[in-house]
Amino acid sequence: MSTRVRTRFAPSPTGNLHVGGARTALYSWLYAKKMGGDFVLRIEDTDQARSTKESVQVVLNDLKWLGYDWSEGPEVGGPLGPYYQSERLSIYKEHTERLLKAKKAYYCFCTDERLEKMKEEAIKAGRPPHYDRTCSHVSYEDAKARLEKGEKGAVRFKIPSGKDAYTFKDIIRGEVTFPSDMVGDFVILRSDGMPVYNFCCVVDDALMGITHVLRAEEHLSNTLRQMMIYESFEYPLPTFGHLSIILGADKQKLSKRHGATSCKQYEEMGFLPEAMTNFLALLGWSSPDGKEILNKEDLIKNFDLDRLHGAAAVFDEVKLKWMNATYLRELPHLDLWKRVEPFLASAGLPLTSSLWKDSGWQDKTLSVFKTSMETLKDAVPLYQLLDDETFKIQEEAKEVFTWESTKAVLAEWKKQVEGHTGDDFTEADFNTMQDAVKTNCNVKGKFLFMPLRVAVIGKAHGAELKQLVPCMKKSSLLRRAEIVSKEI
RNA sequence: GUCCCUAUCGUCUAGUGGCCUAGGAUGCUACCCUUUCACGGUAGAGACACGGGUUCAAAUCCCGUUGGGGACGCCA
Repeated sequence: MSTRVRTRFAPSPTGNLHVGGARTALYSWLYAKKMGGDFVLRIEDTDQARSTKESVQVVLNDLKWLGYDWSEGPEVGGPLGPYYQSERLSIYKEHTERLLKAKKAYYCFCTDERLEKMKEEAIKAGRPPHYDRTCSHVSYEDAKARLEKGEKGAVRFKIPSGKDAYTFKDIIRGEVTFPSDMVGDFVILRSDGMPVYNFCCVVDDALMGITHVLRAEEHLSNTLRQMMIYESFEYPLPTFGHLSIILGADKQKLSKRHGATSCKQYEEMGFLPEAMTNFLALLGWSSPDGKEILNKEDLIKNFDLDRLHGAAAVFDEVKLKWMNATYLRELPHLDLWKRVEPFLASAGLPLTSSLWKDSGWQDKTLSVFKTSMETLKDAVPLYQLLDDETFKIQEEAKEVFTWESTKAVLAEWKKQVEGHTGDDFTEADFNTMQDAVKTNCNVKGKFLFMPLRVAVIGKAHGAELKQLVPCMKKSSLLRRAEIVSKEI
């Protein structure tokens, strides 16, 4: 019987969820789903200086927004908790003691100053900047005595001398070998009693029964240290997969100076979590059938570790926009409206008016506007066109006022609107009115429809009038017709 | 400096020795649809980083160079 697949995502709560982190979470989540296994969320908050409660919440919210639900972790609990490293201190302490007693680790009382100086000298001399083992001879008993007296000490892991090199098989990179002397005796427990990443990570992954560790490439060389720790506890090694880095347009690691890097920012820009997920999935993975638009079910069905790509990928926002647009258009209007609403609200549009609250109107306007939207936020300038309060004639439209026929066209249009019975217009109503203007003023082509569009939305270009006019009330059209006729 | 990873159209990628005259997607260009804009449709331009091997045959395997990235923390 093969063991149940257990993957995990272990963010450190030091800010928003980075898109690279989101992709790592996605792949881990997908693989667990695909294999019918568990996806565990663990919060790596041992860096007290940088971890915050707020960040935990932000990261949790980002994961929820993306829809990567975890079967064990914060909020849901689980049998192998706690899932915050800051609550697992006694576990790490016990493990540290075990290593200390087995002489696989030792207390180090060197000062920061000494360490710093040593490192500088080593670099200057061209030696690897490793710890010189000054304290490795301090016995366990002596160390405890010094600690009793209030001295501060950190615990260092003693690099085993038995092996020249460590080799493991990475899912993405194949066989990877590191020479043992690549690292020096490294700290596993800080002098303030807090354990360090490489140590907690191993202890937790082992104790939580994690079978597959997918993580960013920057952890690849950490694997050496972690293998040594696994070995010292005789814990079985999980399967590792080191994902490539996500780059900005300049091929440098994606960072703040590239603009948006966090999920939250993309959410605020009006991207859909569905599109984000699909896009991220394709950044380093491809579907065997070559399809690119894949919803979560498709992704789960097609996902496989052996199709992960090892080279770094540039985050192309242009393609993300295209993908977002295709998801946007597929959304049922009722759903799309709900998503667009917060953006319209923060732009101060009259969402509470009886017209804008009408679901029939929402449906009608969305079918007009959605083909010109790439993001949810793109709805704002579009819907602004329908808001009487902010109606204005745009600069690009003023050319129509230089045309000789425009004056008559606008006057006739106003007359047609005035003469219309009832508050609303159908497409047929509009066609009749437009035909009347056309024959009465003897104009056609752009000399007809451009001035009309200006009279309706203040722009010379945009959606079809026969679609736009039925979205508007007579009073609104009248008011606009008056404003426009004053221009001439 | 040492160690490790990586290299196909601008970008994301397919490709696991012959099916490659290198496929798809996006972006770009043109045309069609359209009384504008967008959507949609069709077509086009566009890549195996370089140099050596191995082989009857290399984008694919090996070595080197170059470029990019990462690690060498009491950060994760």
